[in-house]
Amino acid sequence: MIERTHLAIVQQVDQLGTLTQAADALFLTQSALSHAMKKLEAQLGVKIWKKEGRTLRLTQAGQSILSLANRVLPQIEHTEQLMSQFSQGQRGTLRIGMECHPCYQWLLKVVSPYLNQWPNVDVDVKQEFQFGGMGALINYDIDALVTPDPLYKRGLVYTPVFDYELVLVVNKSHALAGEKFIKPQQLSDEVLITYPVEVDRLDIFSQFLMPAQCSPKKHKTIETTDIILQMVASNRGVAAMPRWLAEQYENTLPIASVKLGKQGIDKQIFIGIREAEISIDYVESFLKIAKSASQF
Amino acid sequence: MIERTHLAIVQQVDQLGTLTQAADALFLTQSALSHAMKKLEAQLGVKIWKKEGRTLRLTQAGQSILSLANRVLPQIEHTEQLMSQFSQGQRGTLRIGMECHPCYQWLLKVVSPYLNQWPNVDVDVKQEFQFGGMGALINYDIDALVTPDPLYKRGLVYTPVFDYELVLVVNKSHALAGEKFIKPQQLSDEVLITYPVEVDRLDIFSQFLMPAQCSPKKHKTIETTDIILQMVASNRGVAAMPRWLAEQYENTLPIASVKLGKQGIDKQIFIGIREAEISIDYVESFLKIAKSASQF
DNA sequence: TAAATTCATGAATTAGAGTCATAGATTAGT
DNA sequence: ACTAATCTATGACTCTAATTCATGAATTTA
Repeated sequence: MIERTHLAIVQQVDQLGTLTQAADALFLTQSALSHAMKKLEAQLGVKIWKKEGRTLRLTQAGQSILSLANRVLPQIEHTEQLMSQFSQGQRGTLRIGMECHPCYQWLLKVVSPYLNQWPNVDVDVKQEFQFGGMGALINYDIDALVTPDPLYKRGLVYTPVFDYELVLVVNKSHALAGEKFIKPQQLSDEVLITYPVEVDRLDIFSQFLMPAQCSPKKHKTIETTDIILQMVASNRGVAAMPRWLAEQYENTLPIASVKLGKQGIDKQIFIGIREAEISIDYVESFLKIAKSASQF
Repeated sequence: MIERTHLAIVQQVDQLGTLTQAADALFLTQSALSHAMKKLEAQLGVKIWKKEGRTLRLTQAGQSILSLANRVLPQIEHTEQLMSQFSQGQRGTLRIGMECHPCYQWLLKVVSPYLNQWPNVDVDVKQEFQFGGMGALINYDIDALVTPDPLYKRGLVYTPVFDYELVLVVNKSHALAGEKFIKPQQLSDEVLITYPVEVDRLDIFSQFLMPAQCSPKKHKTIETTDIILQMVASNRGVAAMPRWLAEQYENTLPIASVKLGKQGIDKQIFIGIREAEISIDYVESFLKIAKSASQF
């Protein structure tokens, strides 16, 4: 009854606004869509749109179908891509999800030997997820998830791939630059720069500031690591980064790293995959390379 | 390219074994399926089955399509059901997932007033999930999840609905029956009866025995609450239950409840739903009724 | 070795998806 | 206020492509 075309039509109408435009996008006539949907409505016994003026507004039933379309169509399309890759001798695409901004630099170091070893496997990296990275994994939107907090769920397996220490990066001439370690209170007069994600996903808050009920003087967010460190280098604030990442920049920028708290904050990064796919050779190999590439 | 029929064919062939049987199940001829799949194979440039003797075995490409089919077809079918309900004046079906065995009794008390208040909403209860209850929620396999551990994910919202104390249920004449509370060590000589789920999902283990590195003399599993309590009543073992549940049976069975540890074990039950659906009237109402029905 | 069952395939059939042409309704332009 | 432009809806026609029919080739069972 509900066919792929119906889903495509509902989706396109939602995105483009009118039947006519949707028809163009689908390389069909407006009449074709009208007929198709009318027939579907008759079969289901349900109206999908109600006409408001000369535009269409989804009914509740229609919304269910749109929701279905948005969930299902991408999956079908992805499988089709996969088929096209198979047909060209490609093995497939490994879709990697990142839930850990600074890990991006690390991932680059993993991906390049991986691509060499698997010339017929493609790699794609995604960073935005409707239900969080783990939801994306369950939903088959991605095939592997790089994350610092491995939320356990049946059907998923996490492998730890590397450990690092989270440190505070400050300007070389900054008052804190010489300290052995700093206390949460010492950030009260600082501008803290972070990636633009929810506060409770930032370790500097959840593991350092919030337990001590402190907060920085100001909290700014910036998308990219490079710019964040540029800001630190020009004394516009401080930031929390993996130590190994900060050290890479210490040669070129006037920055220094300081331990967070007496103990320091130690983090571990995991890769999560679907259990059923752990034995696929090119997936298994990714884990292996990820682990071995993490010796620095 | 990949149409619903193709998915249905692959799925049926996988379930029934042969093209011929699949054809019967789909009310088509074997020839039709053969032609259809041949055409698809040509379009995708990929073989879906390889012939072994006179049976078909899925290729790797075919397995991807099967996986797609198993993910996508149930969703389409569910939406169709929903449409059929809409067309009959029904509002929809609330599919409730349960990740908390003893809560079943509680749920019954919620569902019955709910069904009265919403005569045109159906309720369905599911208990088995491929990726855990939360995965089912994300995957649109269920619409609400009753669970003791609200794993937070973006796009999901949890509402606490009731608190209860987990207690040990023993036979009235049992040595422990008179105790004010018991220590983990005191279970070392007991037969412990639980529901058949992984040990780390059982609070009596994860919150009581394991922290003290204790274990019971023997661990038996039984599916249903009634039978578990019958076993306790005939002195065949002890079990952990919500206090309110145990109390319901204390009139009819010779059993008694004992506090677990000096503090007792307090639990909280949540209902999780997809954020986007929180404002649907009959979903919202379910939360409301669930909360109010929990005063006892 | 014959009978039964499997999938594959070419030719014929036919359902139904799509187009065309047009009407009716609403919005925008001047 | 009236015309032009832009929607969607619909009946009739076209023609693609899904399905059947009939049959063959291959494999398994009796």
